[in-house]
Amino acid sequence: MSVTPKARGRHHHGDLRRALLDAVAEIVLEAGPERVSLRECARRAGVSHSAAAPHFGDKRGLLTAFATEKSERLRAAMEQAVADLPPGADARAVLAATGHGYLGFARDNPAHFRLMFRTDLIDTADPAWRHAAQAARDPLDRAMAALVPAADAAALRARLAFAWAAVHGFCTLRAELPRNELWHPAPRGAEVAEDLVALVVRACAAPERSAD
Amino acid sequence: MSVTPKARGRHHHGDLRRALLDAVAEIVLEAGPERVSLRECARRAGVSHSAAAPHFGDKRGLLTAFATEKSERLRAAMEQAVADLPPGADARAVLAATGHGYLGFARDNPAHFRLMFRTDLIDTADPAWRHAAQAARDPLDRAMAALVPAADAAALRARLAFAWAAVHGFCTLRAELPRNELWHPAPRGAEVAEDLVALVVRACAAPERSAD
DNA sequence: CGGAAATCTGACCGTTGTCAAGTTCCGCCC
DNA sequence: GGGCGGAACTTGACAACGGTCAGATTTCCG
Repeated sequence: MSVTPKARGRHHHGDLRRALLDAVAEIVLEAGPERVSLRECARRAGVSHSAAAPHFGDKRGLLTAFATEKSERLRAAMEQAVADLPPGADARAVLAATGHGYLGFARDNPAHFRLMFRTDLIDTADPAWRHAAQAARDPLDRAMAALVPAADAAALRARLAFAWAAVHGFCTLRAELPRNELWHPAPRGAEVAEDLVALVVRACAAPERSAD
Repeated sequence: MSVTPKARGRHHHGDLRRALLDAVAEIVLEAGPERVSLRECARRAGVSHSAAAPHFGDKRGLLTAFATEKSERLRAAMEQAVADLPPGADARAVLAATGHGYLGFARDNPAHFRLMFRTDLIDTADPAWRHAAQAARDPLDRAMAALVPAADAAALRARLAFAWAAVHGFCTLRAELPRNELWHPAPRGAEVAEDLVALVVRACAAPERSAD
């Protein structure tokens, strides 16, 4: 009931689109993305079924719009973490902060984070989504470019994939294997996340070669 | 139709359980786990609806059993990769092979891999699943223990999470963001995977500290 | 041959997406 | 200021699908 069933201003409802997206957030939080449906969202927004269809045609459209919003928030979280650094922070600190921004967002919004990567539920051809998803990569791209010599394109590419994969994988595992001790030696979340970022940054900052 | 609709031996069907699990594999491959249902599986196995219920009570039971099987195959893939090493391989090579086993399994079975981590669709309390999921961690645990000094428990823990997260994250991203160029500079899959494993192994083998 | 387990048939209920037709309300224009 | 067109929303109905249950039926084993 927390979606503020109605409001006036225009027509019957103030901003139905907004209310529906908030409903999506609620449902995803409580019951997972599977249970999102046009009808259920309409129910929570206090409008009748079939009111959602004109706005988002489809359940997929609904989730795509939602994921787009959240992608922008993920990007904002990373940029905020970088902005919060003390002035004069070096490239390693910027990369670490970017990672912590990503980790923090996923920790605070595990359900939304999960959904963002459920590409089977999202219309990956949607321009707005594509743009937001692309933009969410910018902070990492910038941080890494500042750390890796511009010459070495291959090293840059490998480190981008590596850093993203490591942080993303940690978030995924943490969100997906919740509270059961499969995460073997009880990771003390925050501490392990700290160590993980440190390992990533060190590996990315290391010079290219090393005798194997 | 490739599930071999019937067979004789006992009762009406030779091994319905097997046939149903094969049907799950088919459906997951073609249409994703969402479309798995008792009815659809029964249909493909050539039996009538409600024939599946006695074996697996539930759609969740069905997917849990399937994920359990696949977890065992993931473990086997890693152990095989290690076994294929030339004799006398050192601890770093073992760790790298373990990672490549994981990567290879996820590359060859992206749909199954995805499902294995859809804990919302799986009964995570099921003993068989828990055992298989635990066991799937063994190869990494062994490889890492051989590489990290036994004394340093914290370093071991951090490196386990790190290595698993990096490789798992890469597999997830590759499976989840398919064929669209969001994966920014077109990763040339195999090559990037190779570099990624190298970075992980190097980071794990590195001595504990490093200035600032 | 008899009993038990596996499977089939048929039905019920709840959920969802979709459509067609009606209703309410906004803003515009004379 | 009063109607008027149209957009936003409502109502009601339909078909499809999934899970579940009761009871009949087949098959196996002893």
